[in-house]
Amino acid sequence: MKKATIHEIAKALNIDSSTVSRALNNSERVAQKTKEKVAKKAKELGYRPNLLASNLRQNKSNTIGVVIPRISRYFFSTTIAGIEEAAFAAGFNVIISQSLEQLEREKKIINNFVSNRVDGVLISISLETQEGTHLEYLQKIGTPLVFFDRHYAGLDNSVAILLNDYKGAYDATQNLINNGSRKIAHFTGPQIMEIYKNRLNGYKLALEENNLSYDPDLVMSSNLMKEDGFLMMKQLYEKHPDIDGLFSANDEAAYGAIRYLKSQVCRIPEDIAVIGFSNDPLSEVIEPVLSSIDQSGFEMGKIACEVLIKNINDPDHKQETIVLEPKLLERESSKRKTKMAKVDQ
Amino acid sequence: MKKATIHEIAKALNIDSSTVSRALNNSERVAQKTKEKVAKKAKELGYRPNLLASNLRQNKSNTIGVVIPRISRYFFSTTIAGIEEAAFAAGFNVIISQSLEQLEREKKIINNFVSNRVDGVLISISLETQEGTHLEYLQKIGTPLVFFDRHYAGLDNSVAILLNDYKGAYDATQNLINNGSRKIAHFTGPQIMEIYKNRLNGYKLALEENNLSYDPDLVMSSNLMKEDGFLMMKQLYEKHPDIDGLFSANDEAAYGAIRYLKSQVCRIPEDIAVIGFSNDPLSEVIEPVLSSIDQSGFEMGKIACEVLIKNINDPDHKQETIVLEPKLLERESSKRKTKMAKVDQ
DNA sequence: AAAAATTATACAATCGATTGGATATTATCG
DNA sequence: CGATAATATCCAATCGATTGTATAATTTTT
Repeated sequence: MKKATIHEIAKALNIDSSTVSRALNNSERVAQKTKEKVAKKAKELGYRPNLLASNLRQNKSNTIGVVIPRISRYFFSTTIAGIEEAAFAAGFNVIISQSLEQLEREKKIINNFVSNRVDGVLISISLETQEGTHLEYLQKIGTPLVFFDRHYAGLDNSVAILLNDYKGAYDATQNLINNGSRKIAHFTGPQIMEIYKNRLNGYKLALEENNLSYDPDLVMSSNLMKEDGFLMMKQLYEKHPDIDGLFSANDEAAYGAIRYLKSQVCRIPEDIAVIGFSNDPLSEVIEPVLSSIDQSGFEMGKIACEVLIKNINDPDHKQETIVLEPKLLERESSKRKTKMAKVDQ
Repeated sequence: MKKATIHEIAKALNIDSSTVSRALNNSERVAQKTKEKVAKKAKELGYRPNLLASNLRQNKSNTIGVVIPRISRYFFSTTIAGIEEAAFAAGFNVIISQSLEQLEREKKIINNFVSNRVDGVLISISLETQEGTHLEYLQKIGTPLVFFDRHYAGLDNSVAILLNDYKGAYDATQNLINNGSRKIAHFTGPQIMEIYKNRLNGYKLALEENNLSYDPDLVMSSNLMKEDGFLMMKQLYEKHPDIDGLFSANDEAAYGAIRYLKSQVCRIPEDIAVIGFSNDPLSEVIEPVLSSIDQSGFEMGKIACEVLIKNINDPDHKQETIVLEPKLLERESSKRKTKMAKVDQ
């Protein structure tokens, strides 16, 4: 069974296909009676509009392209849920591709998106993206582009929906300090990434404001996987058994660290208070329940998509970067019974 | 800057656009020298093929539509990672939409996919999908369709990639029995879903084969959220404090149950051995580490997509449903030091 | 060098819908 | 009733690529 077209409807009713088209699109240029006839016949023939043809003619695709590093990471999958919600509501389709943290793939994906004439692009860049010709290209051809979470800084007039990582890290560190920690370690990620730089700076600021000295020896960098957290903690703890706080730039590494600490004679939070970042689902399952910084992915995705759609519908619409405020979630891993317990140590 | 077309390349080189098209597609009908000229000029003009036009002409979209209940569920996001991998390798795009467990949305999505002329559809049906006119419609118009994980049974000649839930449940229950459990409870999900029916039946079979009586009072049904697990366990435990094993049809509910049990004076696995289903990431974080049945979402998605692509490329290709074998992961929550510990009770 | 065979390119229709302008039909009014 | 206005429909070009057939250009054969 091949699909019916407007021409077949037209022939069956002995009218012109342009009238059928207008009737289906509810144009004022066609009489009510005709609209009804057309609708009836369309249903009868099982007509389905061919959006390929429509899109070609109108030079748009009603599609938004999304590039993310990896879909199975919880934060990104919630982000996509938010994107989907906004897109669905506005009648847009969503094409999703994963860069898998590879620049080469990211470029291929963008290329493909351009060939498919997506109306706009949402992107959270890969770890390798330190060069942005593919992004500049999008700007040049006038395809609206909105970054979320991870953005490429070397692009003028770019729009991004970001988390205030600086503030989040500051709050996290301050929370440890409020709970009496004084010698606080930090796990950070690859320094080419803005988010990790910002989290490190927030950590530094909190130390500074509390007259605690910054010791580079207490900052460890890695890819922040579970195992990284475990090993970094081991190294740290052996060298500095007197640390009493840890702020990890993500929850996974914090979990690794907790696993190590529990294998030693070390109580959390009494001996070492721990706080993570992201509020991954695992943070509520870890024992003790992990304090963290919530980074609502759903909201971020939704806002990013809404902003993009605004840009698509009105190319002159100039949108400033939006910075979302993080929420501190103090849970067992950092909450000490007596606040400032260690102050009078 | 508007995009160049083959016609502009043609005009610039004073040749016909059909020759340009063939040159770009590396047809034998065009001379090597011409191909080179065309390639050079295309690059010079920043030419990008318009796949909307190409697809319209060729009556295909190079796109696969995917319908899942909810993308932020870990299993489905890994499934999509697998789908993406296979699609990317074969040069297909992937449109993803979430039904959010609503039949109405599912139908809308399918409709949209048809209008966009996707080349094939991958679907894991919603909880509400007990009627399949939209799926029959896909068959009628000849759009290849492959189910994964959750399939609609009322469709003839349908292809599905499934997990052997029956076997997985049997193995899980048998594992509890091997570890000495004799009075085993089961948490099941909505009985309209095949997967939960099958898991329940696998549980029954294992009991039967071990001459343990099946007691409907020990089977509790819910949506298997954390809270459900907690409450179901509470109810069960108050009425039957002598149960010594629990097989939950998913990990989340198992986690809820464990939380309840830990709030009581009840040791896991010594007093009650627990096993879940799905091998969700949280299962490795729970204490004690949760035994589970692995259900490789990535592999399932990849296979489903490969099968679909085969069907797309060769409409006569008749594919049988594929049933993947589950893997038992025995971890702390069900592993007792002395096997058959309770046998001589 | 003419005829035949081969190779390269040009022409024109097509995919299915949209859209500005022209034409036909109906309604309104003097 | 004829002229004008308003409404409804039709015509034809268009979006950008693909593709079967026809023609032109080149090479091979005799």
